[in-house]
Amino acid sequence: MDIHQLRIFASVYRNRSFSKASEQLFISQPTISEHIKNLEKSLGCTLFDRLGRKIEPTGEADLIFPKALQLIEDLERINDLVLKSSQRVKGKLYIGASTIPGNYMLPVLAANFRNQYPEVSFEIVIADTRKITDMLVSHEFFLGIVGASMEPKILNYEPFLDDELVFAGTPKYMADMSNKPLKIHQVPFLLREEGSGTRKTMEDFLQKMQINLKKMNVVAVLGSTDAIKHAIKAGLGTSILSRRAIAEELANGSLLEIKLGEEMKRSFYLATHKKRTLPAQYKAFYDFLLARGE
Amino acid sequence: MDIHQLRIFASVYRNRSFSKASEQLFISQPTISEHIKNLEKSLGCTLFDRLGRKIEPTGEADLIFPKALQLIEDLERINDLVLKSSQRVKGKLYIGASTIPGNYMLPVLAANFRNQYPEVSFEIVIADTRKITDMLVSHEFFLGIVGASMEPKILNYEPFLDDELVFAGTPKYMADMSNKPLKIHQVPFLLREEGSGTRKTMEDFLQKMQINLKKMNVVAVLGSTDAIKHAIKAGLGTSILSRRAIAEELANGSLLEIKLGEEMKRSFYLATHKKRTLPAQYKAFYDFLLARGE
DNA sequence: ATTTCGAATAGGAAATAACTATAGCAATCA
DNA sequence: TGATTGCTATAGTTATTTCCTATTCGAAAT
Repeated sequence: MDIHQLRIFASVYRNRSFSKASEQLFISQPTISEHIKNLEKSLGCTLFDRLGRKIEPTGEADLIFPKALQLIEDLERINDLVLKSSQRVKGKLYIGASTIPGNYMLPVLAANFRNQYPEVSFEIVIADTRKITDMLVSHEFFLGIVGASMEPKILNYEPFLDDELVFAGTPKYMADMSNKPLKIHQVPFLLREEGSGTRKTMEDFLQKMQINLKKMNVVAVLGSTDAIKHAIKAGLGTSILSRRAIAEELANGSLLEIKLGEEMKRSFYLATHKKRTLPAQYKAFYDFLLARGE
Repeated sequence: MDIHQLRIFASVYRNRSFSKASEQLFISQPTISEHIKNLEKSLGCTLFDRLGRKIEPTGEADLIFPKALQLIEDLERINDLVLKSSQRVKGKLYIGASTIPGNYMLPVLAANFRNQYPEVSFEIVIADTRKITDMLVSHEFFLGIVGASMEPKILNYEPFLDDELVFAGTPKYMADMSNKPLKIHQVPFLLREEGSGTRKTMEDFLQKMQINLKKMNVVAVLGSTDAIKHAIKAGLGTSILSRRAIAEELANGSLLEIKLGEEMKRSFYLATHKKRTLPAQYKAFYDFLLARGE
């Protein structure tokens, strides 16, 4: 017994006729006959008494008819369900982000998104780009926001907002250097750990500027942008970090920046696993971020 | 989209594996793959992300799974429904019966049947055999109980209880005849109408006895056994009628019978339309009557 | 008695579902 | 790192099912 048979049964029942049903369903009358015959066989009962020119539904047919209708409708509802589910944006968004996006960009963007879709909630895990990338690869997140593309084979990267790194320190260090030839090799310098997107961008930049990282005066390697920032403010040294992280300090003059030739621009990326289908709320947030990012 | 696809989907979802599903359903793995592919196409969404060695259901799959289960179960319930409906004996029994069975046999049998199946109710229409037969042919009844078989082509007759006709009258008429040669031609005689099963049986019997009906002293043609009985008791004449109809009168001596050579036996028949399927309560009553009748 | 109407049957064509064999791909092992 | 394993996808066929046309059959209407 399958749905097709029930559809045919329902039409025959309604029309009280095999041939009318066949017109209605655009199927030949013998085909209708055969389907009804098979349905009767599988149910083990007669559904219509064939009375020459007329047919008459049996008690079993009366019994089955409403059930058949319901089943047919329920089956069609499944389609609607899928369609609606892709419209309904709700549920939890579990997102991995590296430091800068996680701390300085996502909070605002998430809040804006929630204004539009109040039924979503966020859980943002902050870790360095390496970690987030690994977690994406092992399907711990559907969506990550990272500072560099590290697994381009299996992950998909979509350029998102730009970020600018600046070379900054307390006025004590900076004042020394601002008018003189760059003494970046002597000034105490703070580094992010390996695996940090900031670190990678910085390395790429220094290489381009032909500055050798190994000859620099590295006084500490710290595990987060915030740690770097606090260390700088505490006078431990200088570093290269996101302008977004120290926007306030630059504004009030507690930290100063020095331009190092060209701008240290980098992109953040929306990273997703190529083989994963994004649930509706992720898809919506992804599209929302892309629209904001451009 | 059809149920078969949903069944396969459900198995894949539960097993989190195409190949395990294929073992469980005794279908080859490529067939599973194809069905899932078609289902995804018809729904317009991915149901499982293929992650190399694993698969992961998407949000849509999570959504559909319970609905699919329910549909599959509902479909199977239809079978049960049909099975149970044939067990559950209830509802109205609309039965056509000729005079004798309708008045003297069915009331008791129906009461007994109702003891067994309290959810049934009866509506018994009494008319002569001809009328009941016509109504069966035109599907006004599922079941009739008649005194003679009249449309053997389209109706099915099952011999039921026997009945005996007796020649009877008030002692006034009977006493005259009991010890002398039969004066049946002279004594006033009451007839049932054409179409009556009693009339037909009687005619057949008289013919066998070589008694010519036309030469008899017919004083009235009456439309029911009860009318005949009352006419006899009122002294209008004699008649041939069912022993069951006058059992009381014969017992208390208010009417007497005279044996006319051999016994005037006849059968009643359970009559059904050959092409009609009997609803459960009719089937049950039919079987009940047959069991009582033998 | 003939025609008409509607379902059943027969026989064959088209569509679908199934299989086997094999390729492809990621995870695991050596 | 390369080989192996475990699982799904694809290709090519075969089997089954569905559906069709033509026709027959049976009951009802003319």
